[in-house]
Amino acid sequence: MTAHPHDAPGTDSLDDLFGDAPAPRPALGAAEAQNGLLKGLNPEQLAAVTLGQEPALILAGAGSGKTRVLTTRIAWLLRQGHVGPGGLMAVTFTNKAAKEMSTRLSAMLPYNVRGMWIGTFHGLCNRFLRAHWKLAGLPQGFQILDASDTVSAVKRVIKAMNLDEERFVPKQVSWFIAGAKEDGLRPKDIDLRDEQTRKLAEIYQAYEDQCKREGVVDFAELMLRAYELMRDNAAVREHYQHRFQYLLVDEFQDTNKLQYAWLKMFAPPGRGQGVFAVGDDDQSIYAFRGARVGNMSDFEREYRVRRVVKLEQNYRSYGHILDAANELISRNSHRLGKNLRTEMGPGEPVRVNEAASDFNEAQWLLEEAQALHRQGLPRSEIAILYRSNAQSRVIESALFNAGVPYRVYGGLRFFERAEVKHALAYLRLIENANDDTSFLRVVNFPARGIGARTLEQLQDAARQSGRSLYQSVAAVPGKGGSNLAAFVNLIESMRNLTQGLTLREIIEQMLETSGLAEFYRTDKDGAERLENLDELINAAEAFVTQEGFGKDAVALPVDELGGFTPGQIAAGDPPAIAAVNLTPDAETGEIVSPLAAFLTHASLEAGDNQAQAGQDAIQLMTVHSAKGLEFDAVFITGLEEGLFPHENSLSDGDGLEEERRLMYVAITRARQRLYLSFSQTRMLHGQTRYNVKSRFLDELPEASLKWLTPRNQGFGSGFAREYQQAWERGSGLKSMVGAGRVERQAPAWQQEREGKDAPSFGGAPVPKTMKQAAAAKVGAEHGGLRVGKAVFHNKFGEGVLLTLEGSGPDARAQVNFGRHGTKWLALSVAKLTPID
DNA sequence: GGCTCTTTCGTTTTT
DNA sequence: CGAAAGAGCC
Repeated sequence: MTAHPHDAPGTDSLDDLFGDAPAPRPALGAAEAQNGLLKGLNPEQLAAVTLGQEPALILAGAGSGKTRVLTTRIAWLLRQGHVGPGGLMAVTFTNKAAKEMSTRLSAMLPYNVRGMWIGTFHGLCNRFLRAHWKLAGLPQGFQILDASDTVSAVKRVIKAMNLDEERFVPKQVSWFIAGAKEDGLRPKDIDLRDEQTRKLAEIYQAYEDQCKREGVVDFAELMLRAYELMRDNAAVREHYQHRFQYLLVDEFQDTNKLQYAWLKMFAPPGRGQGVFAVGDDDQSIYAFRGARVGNMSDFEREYRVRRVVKLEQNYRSYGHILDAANELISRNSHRLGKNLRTEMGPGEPVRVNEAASDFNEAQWLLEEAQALHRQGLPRSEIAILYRSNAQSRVIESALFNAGVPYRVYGGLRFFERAEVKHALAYLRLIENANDDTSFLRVVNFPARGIGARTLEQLQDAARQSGRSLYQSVAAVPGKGGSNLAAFVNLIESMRNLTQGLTLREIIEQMLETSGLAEFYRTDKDGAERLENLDELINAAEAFVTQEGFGKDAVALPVDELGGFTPGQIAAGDPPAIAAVNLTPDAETGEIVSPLAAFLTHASLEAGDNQAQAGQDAIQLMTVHSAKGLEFDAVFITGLEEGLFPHENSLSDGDGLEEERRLMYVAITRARQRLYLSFSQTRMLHGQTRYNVKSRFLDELPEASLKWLTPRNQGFGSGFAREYQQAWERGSGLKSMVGAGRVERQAPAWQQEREGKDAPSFGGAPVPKTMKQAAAAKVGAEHGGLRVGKAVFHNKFGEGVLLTLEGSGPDARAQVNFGRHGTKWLALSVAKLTPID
């Protein structure tokens, strides 16, 4: 057993942690605290904020002031002296939420909140593991793999094991491994129910060995390692359980099994800590990723929660919008039960629009958004939401062609860009040359004559000796070997040249020595990449300033930090604080170089996907990424069966309920104005699909809706029919096929709104093959039935005819019945009535 | 070793 | 349809 302190310090010495804070614990009178902090809270918020040291579940509806409650509670606890800043932990999911909390707290407290345990699950686990790297069995400077690093690491394992990549798809295998870890399972714990799983467990084991050899951990590993150390080391466990008297968890509905287990290690039920779990079961949209809404009810039961506080007062949206949200979500079962209310009045009705095609829908979005902007709404207050990323394309092209600034969220993020990853790989090799992932990324970039054959030899050698690629270079003979040796020399000289430099200088030096800068300077489209590399330097500079790695950084007294002495933490002597820019971590006293700290930062925080920042632009994003945001005007697009709710989610009831929650999240993003739109036809995977409007539209209260297009116009009656007729006549077909789309006169209702000459565009359902064309022709022979036509079936209801095949008694039709799915029907038996 | 042709695949994804 | 990754060619 390692010598480990469990004489956890009292709250007093923890307060000393904040040596730079003027008054660690001001004794405020209740009245003053009331005025300063609690003013303006509604009764439920106040109740939540001022709860005692007990387990509590806060059901925080959308727009109910959740973040305010969380931060105010922290400030209140500190100012009341219920706990010191070191005795409290607040966990979130996103860096953004953590940052937001810290910023707001700084404004409420007289301390520097840096050093407090406020952060993401992964960020806090990282901090914990950096402090206890030795006990956790990690190398001191362990690096963190992001999602794509993880996949390529897994891929290497699969290759090394000589397994078929068709059968073991790297991405899926890495999913399997992450899933196992998130269930708290190591390879030996995997249930080997079949041959495939047995093999997967083997890959998992080999992957683990590889990570260990390279000194890297993936995201899931951060959580699992931290959990295991708490579970297996009584001294550590005792210390932290004693230390953290109050724990606050944000977005509790999104926690997975491991995160909940992790939390229970820090604050087991019955130990009397104040665990404050905030969440909204109706906004649980990450079950597909392992989130367990059930953790909320488990928490309530296991912690014998007596106080469930519901925050139902909504400060964001007008009445019609909330009515729509409430009515929709009421259709879900197993809810914890919550109804949003507002005092803002009914506001405007929810507008509903039906379009003939996805192209048309985009055109309508563009015009409506422009109208809003002309009325004085900033573009950044207009959000266009969609279920899946592929839907953004048509919308983007409409906006782009009209010259309207827009910003798409969810693309490549800063630290994920290829050139930035290359630069980071060099930096990582300076820190840890055994990081094979980074080695392979840049060993031949820029090109230095090291090809696949050479690398194969190198990897064989490394595998045989159980060493890293870097260490195995000498084993490769010939020209490849000498090129490899040159690369090693390059890295070594880089390490020497950057000794004692500031972070900025290190990066600049690396860019030149590695040849990266030169490569992009001569590359024909390297200009943008060079800019990003400059941006990397800026990011590093900002990081240095923010995290206090500046030249004036002063070493804090380490022996009082969190009750661990440096010697005890590391079970060895920490490096001396010699060079400028070497600052011990405020919490652990561990000496970190700014470079190492920056690399960790880069792994844990992928950065924004910066589009033209600063420009007032319309916001485009998936519904998932809209969670937590709000806008004056929101468009929810593509409300069609199969798209939203998505067809892949329809196989089970839980899937549908998650889709409904997703719709609920989408609706509750809107403050003043909400638009819902759907289209009769849509281009997907290069094929035109005829869709039925989403069932979610039928689940909204009629009284809150205003149809911009005639209600229930009937599918297949608009554009699709017109095109079909034109095609059958053979008129105008050539131009339609040539352009891939058709121009036509707008339907009557649209002319009424937009003027007589309004043109209308639609994606044409161009038959792709002769076979399809023939089938469509056959279809024309069946009394009144045509592809694209709306039909009615006694059992399945309204649907859209997709295909007609055969003739006479063999004639059959494929019909999309929306919620009943797509069916093949024999026309001699099934009775299909065309609807007009 | 780098370029071009071909094949494959397409829901959402906070870290 | 269109991106991205892999295979194959010079």
